[in-house]
Amino acid sequence: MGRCENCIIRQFNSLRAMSKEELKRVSDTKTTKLVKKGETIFGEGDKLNGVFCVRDGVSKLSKLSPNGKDQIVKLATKGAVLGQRSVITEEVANLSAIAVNDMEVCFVPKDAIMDSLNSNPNFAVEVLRHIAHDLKEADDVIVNMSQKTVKQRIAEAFIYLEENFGKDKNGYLALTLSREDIANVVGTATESAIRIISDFKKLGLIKAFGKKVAIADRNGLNEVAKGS
Amino acid sequence: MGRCENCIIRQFNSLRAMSKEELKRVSDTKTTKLVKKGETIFGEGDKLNGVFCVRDGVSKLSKLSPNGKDQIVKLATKGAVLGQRSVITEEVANLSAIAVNDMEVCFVPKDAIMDSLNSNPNFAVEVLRHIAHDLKEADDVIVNMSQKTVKQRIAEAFIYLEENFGKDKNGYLALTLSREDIANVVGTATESAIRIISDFKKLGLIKAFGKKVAIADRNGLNEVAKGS
DNA sequence: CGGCTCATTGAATATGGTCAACGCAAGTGG
DNA sequence: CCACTTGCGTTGACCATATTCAATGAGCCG
Repeated sequence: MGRCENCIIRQFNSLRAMSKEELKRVSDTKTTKLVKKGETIFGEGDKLNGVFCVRDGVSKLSKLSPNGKDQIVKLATKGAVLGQRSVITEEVANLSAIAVNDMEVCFVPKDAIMDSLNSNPNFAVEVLRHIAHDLKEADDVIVNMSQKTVKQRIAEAFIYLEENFGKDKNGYLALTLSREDIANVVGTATESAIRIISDFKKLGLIKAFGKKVAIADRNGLNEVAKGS
Repeated sequence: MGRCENCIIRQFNSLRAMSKEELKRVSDTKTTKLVKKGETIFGEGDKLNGVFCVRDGVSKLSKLSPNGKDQIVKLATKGAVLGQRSVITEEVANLSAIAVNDMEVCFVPKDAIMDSLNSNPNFAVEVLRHIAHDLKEADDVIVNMSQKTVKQRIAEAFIYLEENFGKDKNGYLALTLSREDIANVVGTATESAIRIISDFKKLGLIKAFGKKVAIADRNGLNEVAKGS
C-alpha cells in the first residue's frame, strides 16, 4: 500500500497543503479500498467517520428527491475528496456516492483531517478554497438547471463529459453513462433524454453506438447548448 | 459609527471567531454604507476588494443566464457576509448582489479578512463551516430545481419566506417580493408564477393583496410543496 | 391628467412527463 | 443448446406543464 507522501493524486486536492508530519499521520491511518461499479461508497444520511480520496475511477454524487427520482449533483473523479463537506459541518451525508465504474479510493479517518484543519491554517485555507470553488460551480448549476432547456443541458453534458473525461481511441466518450444516468444528471425523464440524444444523432451532432456516444460536431453541440 | 466588537450581527456569522485584536483591525478599516432598494452592491464580474456584512435589509444574489433571464440564487439577510467566496478564491464575483429593500451594510477590506484566515485557524474553520453549509444548501436547491414542478417550488418559496423573514402585524409576509422576483427565485416565467399564485389564492392557500402575500393555509401549502 | 410600473388574463404553442409496448443483448439454469 | 429472465435502449401516443406574445387593468407619482 502506497504512502500519501508519494501519492501524485494529492497534488490535485487540498491534501497538498499538509505538512510532512501531517501526511505521515494521514498515511498511517488511511485504508485503501476497491469499489466496484455500482457499489455505494456512502449513502444519504450516513454518518461519515472520514473522507474518501479518489485515486481512480468515477463516482456520481446524487440525492433522492422526495418524488423518488435521483438527481446527480456532480461527478467526482481522480483527486476529488468525497465526504469532506459532511465531516466539516459534522452532519450526516447530504448526498450518496456511487461508483460509476470500478474505483480505487483511500479512506482517511476524520481525526487526522480535523486536527490539521484546526492547527494548520495553510491546510484550512486550501480546503476553504476548494469548497468555495465547489460552491461557485453549484451556483452555476442552479442557474443552468432553472434557465436552460433539457436539450441545452444535454448538449452541455456531453461537452462536459468530453472535456473532463476525454475520449477513448475510437473517439467515444471515455466515461460511459447509462441513458438513465444522463437523464439524472440533467434532471429529466429517461425517455426525454433518449429522444433528445436520438435527435442529436439524426442531426449529426453526435454518433451513438449502444450506450457509447461520440461527439461528431463539437461546434454544433455548442450552438445547441447556448440555445439555437 | 459602531464598533465591530460590539456588533450583535457578528454573532450570526463567521466573524464571531475572530480575536479581539482582529476585530479591532476590522473595525478600523471597515466602512458602513446605506444601500437603497434596487441599488446594486456589486455585479457579476466585479473585482471585489472586500466583503460586505449585512446589518439590515435583504439582498438578492442573482446571475444572468445566457438567455437573458435573471436567476436569483439566494436571498441574504441580517448577518450574511456577501462576496466572501469571491475574495477567498480571488476570482471576480460570480453573482450580483442587489438590495431588495433598503439596507445597511459594512464593507470590510479583504486584507483584514485574508490575514486572519491565514493566521487564525479558528476563524478559517468557522468560515469553512459556513461555506460548507452554503454548499449543502446549494446542492439541495439543485435537486429542487430539477425535480420539482414550478407549483411545488412556489409553494416552498412562500414557506421559506415566512420562515426566514416572518410576517408583519397584518399577517403578510414581511419580505415583499415582486412577482418577477418570485419567478426568478423559482426559475420560471413571470406569468407562470402569477398564474400559480392566483391559483393558490383561489384554493385558499394564500391571501394576496397587490404584491403583498399572506399564507392562509400553511399545511395546504406544505402538501402542494411535497407534491399533491 | 398623463405616464409609469407592475399585476393579471387569454390563447396559442412548445416542451417535457408518463404509460405502455417492443427489441435486443447478456446472462442463467435446465 | 434452448427457453427464460432481466436490464436497457428505443419508440409511439397522449397528457400535463410551462413559455410566449399580446392585451388589459390597477395603482402610483409627478
